[in-house]
Amino acid sequence: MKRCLNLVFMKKDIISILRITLTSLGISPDQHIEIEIPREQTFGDISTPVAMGMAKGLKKPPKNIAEEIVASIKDKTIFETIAVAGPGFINFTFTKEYLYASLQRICEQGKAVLRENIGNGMRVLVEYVSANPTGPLHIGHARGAAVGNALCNLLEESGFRVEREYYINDAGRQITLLGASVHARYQQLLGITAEFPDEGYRGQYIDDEAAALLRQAQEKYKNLPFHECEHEITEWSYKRMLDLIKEDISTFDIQNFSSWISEKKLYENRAVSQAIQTLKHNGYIYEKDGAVWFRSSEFEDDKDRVVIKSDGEYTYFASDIAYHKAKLDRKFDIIIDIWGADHHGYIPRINSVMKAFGYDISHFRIILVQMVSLLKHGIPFQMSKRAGTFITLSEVVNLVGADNAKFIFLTRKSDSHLEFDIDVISSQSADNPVYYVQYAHARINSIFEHAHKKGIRVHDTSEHDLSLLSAKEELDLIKKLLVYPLILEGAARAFEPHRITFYLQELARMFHSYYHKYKVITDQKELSAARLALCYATKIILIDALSILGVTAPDKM
RNA sequence: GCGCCUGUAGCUCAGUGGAUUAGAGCAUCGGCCUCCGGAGCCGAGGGUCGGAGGUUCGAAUCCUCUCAGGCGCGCCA
Repeated sequence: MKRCLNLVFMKKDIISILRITLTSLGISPDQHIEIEIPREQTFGDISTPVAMGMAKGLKKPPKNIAEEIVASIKDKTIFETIAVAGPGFINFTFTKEYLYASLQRICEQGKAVLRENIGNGMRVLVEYVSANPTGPLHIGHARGAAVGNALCNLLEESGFRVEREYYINDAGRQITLLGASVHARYQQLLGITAEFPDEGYRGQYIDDEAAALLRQAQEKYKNLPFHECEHEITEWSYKRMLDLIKEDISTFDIQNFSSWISEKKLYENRAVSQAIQTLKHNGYIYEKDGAVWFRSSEFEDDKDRVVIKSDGEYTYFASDIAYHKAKLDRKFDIIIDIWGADHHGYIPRINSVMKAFGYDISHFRIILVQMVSLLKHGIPFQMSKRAGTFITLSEVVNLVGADNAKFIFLTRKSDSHLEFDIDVISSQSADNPVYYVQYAHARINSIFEHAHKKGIRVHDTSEHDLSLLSAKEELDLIKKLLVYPLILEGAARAFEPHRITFYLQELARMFHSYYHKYKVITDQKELSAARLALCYATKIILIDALSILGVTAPDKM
């Protein structure tokens, strides 16, 4: 095809054309140009509201501006039509030649052409999961893990430098309770009537730990009151819990964390006392009723919060202040906390902490992951960690599979409630959208095998005549592929990986439908080769998107 | 009582920086296997977008009120 400008890939091409046009109209080339995917096909393949954004500044009706822009576009080689619509949108459709050229680019360059570098090397810290090391991860943590992992992958692929962090609450009462629970069960195993702590952990795993302790330590702690062996048993138990958590994470098959931050270390390094000193220095700390308070009501909170209790002990909040200060000190460009929604009441005080340290809060984002309501046989199943009635992450993986669970978790936006029915999801049926998507990939693979047997080569698109792809379904499929980078970009900017999941289902649907209507491999070699190229590009994007979600793309199913 | 989240088709959920007839999957009903994988495809029915006001040329989308569900409101972690 004739090229009047240096074609790159869809969005960049359009922006560059629009920029040239705006400059020719004497409008600053800095003008932000937004490109969007129209809701309806009749609005074109792609559209821009840029004229509407400029209306105020230029004091002209957006529709007129849009018309001026359209009239001034010199390079129309890639557009079949350009139209002004509605209040001032400019809608474009692409020429077939442009679609073929883009398809070829995907086949030849793959990933390289699908990425928008929006991060530009900025450093992002994402903290997620951070479950207390007092038991195995459960299904709620699994959702946080899936979302956090996918978000990190997405940001990495969008040009950010990402640190994945897990904050370990290894100090304080919960950990002591873990130790006390194990201690009590251990004594009971030795036939001693030991009182079980009121708020202790009652799960089966505690019994297992006690048995393990007995095997390892024999009768070393027999009849010893807890306070005499508290440190040893607690330390031993919590370390094993942490190992268990790490094992769960690896079972779930997500990226490992790049850093594990220990709450206890924050105390040992005096980071907690220093952080409070800093706040005191800034005038946000005062004493009242024998306790030490943080003046969070100066900022976003409705009341001040205690950091040191009247008995001299730090509160949990104190170490969280130190932890967030440590995050700030490490100089990230963006800091993201992913929390279970049950902690949402905590947001104002942490925001207040960030502000008190002088941080621009617009670079800090707390993402809430809503509760998972678990159903078994269609009946709600109440989980309680203390009572020991909960479904663990590893059970979920055994029952439904890691890919399946991750995909389900990512088919909802993170702050909407999620119903997770073990029976429905473990059935290998169309209830599980992940199979639908993976099936498209496996199917393409099997087409390739078939082609291979027939001696048709798949990848060398440059040799083929892609213009043989003239069916509407083929052109639509190419357009769907073209739009993928925009989906990624939108998902990354909004921190919403679930958008990729929806795109994938749509793409898979288009592919399955196409597959049924047209035969890829026929007696016409050239046509077959062109269709194989289309399959190949589809496969590239399926794999790419699935891998960002942390889901595998099996060749066979 | 206060705060946050949610309320869209029978069910589970997208869509919420305002563009015309509101989308998908499941379920229901009806079709498609001499043919590259039927975990698939094609088609049909099904919604006053919880309710009421308001802003607007135009609202599922923005504002106010209201109802329902969930979760939080400790010198617990």
